[in-house]
Amino acid sequence: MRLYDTESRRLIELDKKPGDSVVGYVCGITPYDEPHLGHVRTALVFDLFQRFLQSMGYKPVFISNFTDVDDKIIERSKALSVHPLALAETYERAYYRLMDYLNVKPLYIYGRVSQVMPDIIDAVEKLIQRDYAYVTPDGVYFSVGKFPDYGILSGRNAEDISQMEARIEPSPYKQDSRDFAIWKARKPSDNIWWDSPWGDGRPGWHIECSVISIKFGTYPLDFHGGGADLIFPHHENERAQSEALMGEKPFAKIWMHTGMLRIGQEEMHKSLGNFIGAQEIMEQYDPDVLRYLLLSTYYRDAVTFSAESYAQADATVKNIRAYKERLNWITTEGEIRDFVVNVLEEVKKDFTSYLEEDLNTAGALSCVHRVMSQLSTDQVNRKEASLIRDFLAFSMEDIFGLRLLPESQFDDSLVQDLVDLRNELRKEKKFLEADSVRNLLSKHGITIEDTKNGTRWIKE
RNA sequence: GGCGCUUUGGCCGAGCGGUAAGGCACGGGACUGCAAAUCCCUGAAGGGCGGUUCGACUCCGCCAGGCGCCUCCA
Repeated sequence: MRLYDTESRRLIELDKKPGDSVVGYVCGITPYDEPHLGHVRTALVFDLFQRFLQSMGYKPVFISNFTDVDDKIIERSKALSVHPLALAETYERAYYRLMDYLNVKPLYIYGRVSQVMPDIIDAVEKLIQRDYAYVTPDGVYFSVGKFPDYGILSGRNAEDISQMEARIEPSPYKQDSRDFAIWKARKPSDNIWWDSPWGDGRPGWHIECSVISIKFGTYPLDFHGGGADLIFPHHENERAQSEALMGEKPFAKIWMHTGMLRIGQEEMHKSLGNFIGAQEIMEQYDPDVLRYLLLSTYYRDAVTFSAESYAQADATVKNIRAYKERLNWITTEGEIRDFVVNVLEEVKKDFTSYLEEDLNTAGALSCVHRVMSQLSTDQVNRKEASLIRDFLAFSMEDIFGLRLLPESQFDDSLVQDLVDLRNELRKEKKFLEADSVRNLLSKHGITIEDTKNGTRWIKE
């Protein structure tokens, strides 16, 4: 399969055979607050990638991290009077809960800064020894000028970067404004620190990802991923450090970046602006619908989340679920016909080809709809329906990660009683009453279909 | 100011150098007590101006609009 590489700006063949492992690192979150929809988008993209690799016979080894030592965590933990690592753990758990809700498969390993401190100190030490970093009173800095390739990932040259206005506190000890901290000396206000050869302190932001990916992954990585907002400076710095540390390139064969999530004009959240957090997601949004919506756009493009886009995805997902339910009604007997086999084979081939070409999820989804329109439920027999169910299980459930389970919690026998009651009323021509039963069921997510062979119902 | 992306039907959203998937919504028909759902059918599209080409939505350039990033950020 081919994947777009941010650094070379072209598609690169993932040079793997079935059975090979594919080792990748995906930058995770800083757990200082609850995770939000933007995190979800990235997580879903890499979840689909992992699922797809698995289905193709590769062995995905995906690594991610929690930045549990960080300025924001320190700040927030002081405000809340809790231990910074306890705060991080709280939101780390919130992240797992959200991923579970969204049916995201766990990754191979999640690293944490606090757990790899000796490795980080070792890495900093090596960078100093190799003259890529220097010690100052307020920390250890990476010397960007010593790394000639600096900037090629994000497409920035030295002048561009020098002209940037630093948002972080400038340090008088920096030799070059582009240099960045790989170790920060302890400040009096810090509530967490570690011993090091350069005094008490803690790691800079970027070093953790280099260390965790090298420790738990391979060098080079088959791919390195994350949100597009991390390209600069995070990934640029990570790349420089890692290649300086290992003395060879590349750090990652392919850099994959997910586009940002936009919240549409419709203000879905009043007080906090456009922030849609985990709690709200789990209370208000269906995981299947979110998956469909966020995976129906090319992963590198920005995706807009709005009431309308959600409603469209919701309608589509309901149709897919209903189609799947209807397959179960089919009683027509018969042998499997060639045209059904042909449609399914062709569609399955296309589905895979789309995903193999830089995860074209929109194209892949069109294959599923082609099945639904070309093999409508009143035209196939029971054996054929079973083949179609297999395709849906493979495409929508295994790869896209939808559960396709009915939402309605209504008890089946109660539904049947109400359906029977309605049919009695219809026979007696008490249509108003019959309609009110139908409306009641509809309110609870039960759709009734009156057919020549009697009344059927499905849960949505 | 710098780097980059983007502009497809009412909306969402793909592929493709030879006149454009799929979805949602809409319309028509069948069915129905009426509906709903289903099934069948249908209409409708590549910002503007140039260039390359036998031919461009697809490549190149310019212009206009939109968006992202520029050391907090998935």
